[in-house]
Amino acid sequence: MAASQRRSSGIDLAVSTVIFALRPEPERDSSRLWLPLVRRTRDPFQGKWALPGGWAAKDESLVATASRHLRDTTGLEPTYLEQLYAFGDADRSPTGRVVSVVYWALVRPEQAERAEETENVRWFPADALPQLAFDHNLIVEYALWRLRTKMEYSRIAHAFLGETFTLTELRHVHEAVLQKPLDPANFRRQVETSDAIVRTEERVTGGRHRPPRLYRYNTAVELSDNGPLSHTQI
Amino acid sequence: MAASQRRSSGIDLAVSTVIFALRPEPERDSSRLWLPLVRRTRDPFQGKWALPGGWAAKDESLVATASRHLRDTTGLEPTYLEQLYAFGDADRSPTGRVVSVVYWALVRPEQAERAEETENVRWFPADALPQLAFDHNLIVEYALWRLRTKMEYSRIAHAFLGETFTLTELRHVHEAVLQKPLDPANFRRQVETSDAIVRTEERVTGGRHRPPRLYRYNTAVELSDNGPLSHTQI
DNA sequence: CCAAAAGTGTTCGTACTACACCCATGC
DNA sequence: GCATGGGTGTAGTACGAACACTTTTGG
Repeated sequence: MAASQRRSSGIDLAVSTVIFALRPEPERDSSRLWLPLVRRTRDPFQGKWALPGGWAAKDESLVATASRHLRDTTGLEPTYLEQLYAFGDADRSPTGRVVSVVYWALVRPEQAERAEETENVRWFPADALPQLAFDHNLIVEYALWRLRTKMEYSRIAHAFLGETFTLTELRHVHEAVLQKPLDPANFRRQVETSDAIVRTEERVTGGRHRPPRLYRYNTAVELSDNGPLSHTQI
Repeated sequence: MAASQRRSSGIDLAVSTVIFALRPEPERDSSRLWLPLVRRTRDPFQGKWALPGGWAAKDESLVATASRHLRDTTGLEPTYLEQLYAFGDADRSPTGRVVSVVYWALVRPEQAERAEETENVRWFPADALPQLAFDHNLIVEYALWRLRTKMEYSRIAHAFLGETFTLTELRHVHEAVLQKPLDPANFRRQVETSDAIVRTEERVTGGRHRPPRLYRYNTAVELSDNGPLSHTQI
C-alpha cells in the first residue's frame, strides 16, 4: 500500500469453474464423475480442452461470474458452488499474466443429461481427462481432492441428487466419489443419526425387490460449512 | 472465453495477509493471538486500520507477493503461509472494483517481538480488533475460523514455536488458539502417537520443577495437507 | 418358494475422556 | 519434606467396521 500509487496493471483476472456431475455406468452398476470442458478456439492452446470460464466482469461479483459462465457454456444451474482457489503463478499462461479464481460446482444428473454437447463443449470422465490447456489438469486434480475430502465430513453428496432419494442412491454417490464400496448397513446408520436427511413416508414401488423408503434433505441445516462465509450472496 | 476479445479491465487485484502470532499473557498464565495492522494514510478509510497488503505485481506469483508484503511491513518471515480466499464482491471497495486474494500466515513469537511498532503499524489482540477498513473484519474472522479448524487436524501449531519445545508449550498454543483448556495427559498421548513430533534427549533445566523433555518437528511429514497443492513454490 | 435388495442386531476394536496416581526437581 | 508441573495408568464411553440376520417385495 505504502509503496506506490500505481494499482495493479498488466494482470488479467479470469474466472473458471470445475463442474462435476455423476453419470450412471450401466455395465458396472455404479456411477462415475464427469465434467464438461470447452475447446479453445484460439491461441494459446488452440484446439486444447479447457475449463469453462472467462474474464472477470467489473460490475459482477466473482461467484456471480462463475455462475453466469456455468449457465452460458453448459445451460446448467449449479446445486452447489464454492470457490476452490486463486491460481496466481507468474508463468501459468504463455501470453501475459493471468490470475484465475477457480470455482467448483455440483449439478444434478437430470440437468447434466439435458445439457447438449456441441462441437466445442464435451463431457469427459474425471479420471480420464486429456491433456488440458494451461494448468487445468492440476486444477481439476485439486478440485477432485476437495470434493472427496468434503464428501467425508459434509453433506454435499445430496447436491448430486434430486429432491427425494433412497439411501442406496445416496450411498452410490459416496461410492462413486470416494471410489470405494461402503457397507450399506453402516452407511445407513451414519447418515440417519446425522441430521442431514429426513425420512418421508413415500416408498419407491415398481422395483423388483422390497420398496425402499425415500428421504429428503434437511433444509434446516447448511449444506456445507464455510465458516463466516456461509451466507455469502451470489 | 468465447464471448469477447476484451480482457478483464477496470478491476484491481490486491494481495493482503492476516498474520498471526502468539504473545504470552503474563497475568493469565496463557497466550493470546495477536496480529499486525497497518494504518491507512489515504482515502478510502484514511486513518482506519487495515490488513497489510498491496497491489499484485505483474512479475511475481501471488504467494510471493504476500511473502514480500509481510517482510516489508513487519520485517517478519512466516513459518507458515497459506492462501485463505479471494474476496470478490463488486462493492467491497467504495473506490472502484478491487479483488483481494488474502493469505494467512503464522510467525514465531521471537520474530513478533523483534518486529518494531511504528506510528502506522501496530499489533492488536485478535479478539479485540477495532473497526477495520473495507471488509477486513470479516476476513480476519474467516482467518480465525480457518486457523482453529486447521489446528484440530493439522500440525500447524508448531509454526508458532521455535526449533524445540516442550509438550506443555505446544499445549499452550492449542489452548490459546482453541480458547479452551486441554487435558495435559491426553494431549501428550495424542500428539505423541501422531508422528507429528519426535522427542529429543534434551531437557529444560533451571525450571522450578521436574525438567520437561524437549521435542522437535518431524520434518519428514508435511506441515499441513493441501492436496495436490502441497508443494506449490513461493 | 426363491432371489435380492431393504433394513436391523451384535460383536469387536480403536480412540477419546476423565481422572487417579506416580515421578523428579527447586526450595 | 513439600509444592508443582512432568509424566503414566486405567476405567468408561462413543463410534465406526465387519458381518450375521430378518424383512419385504417381484417373479
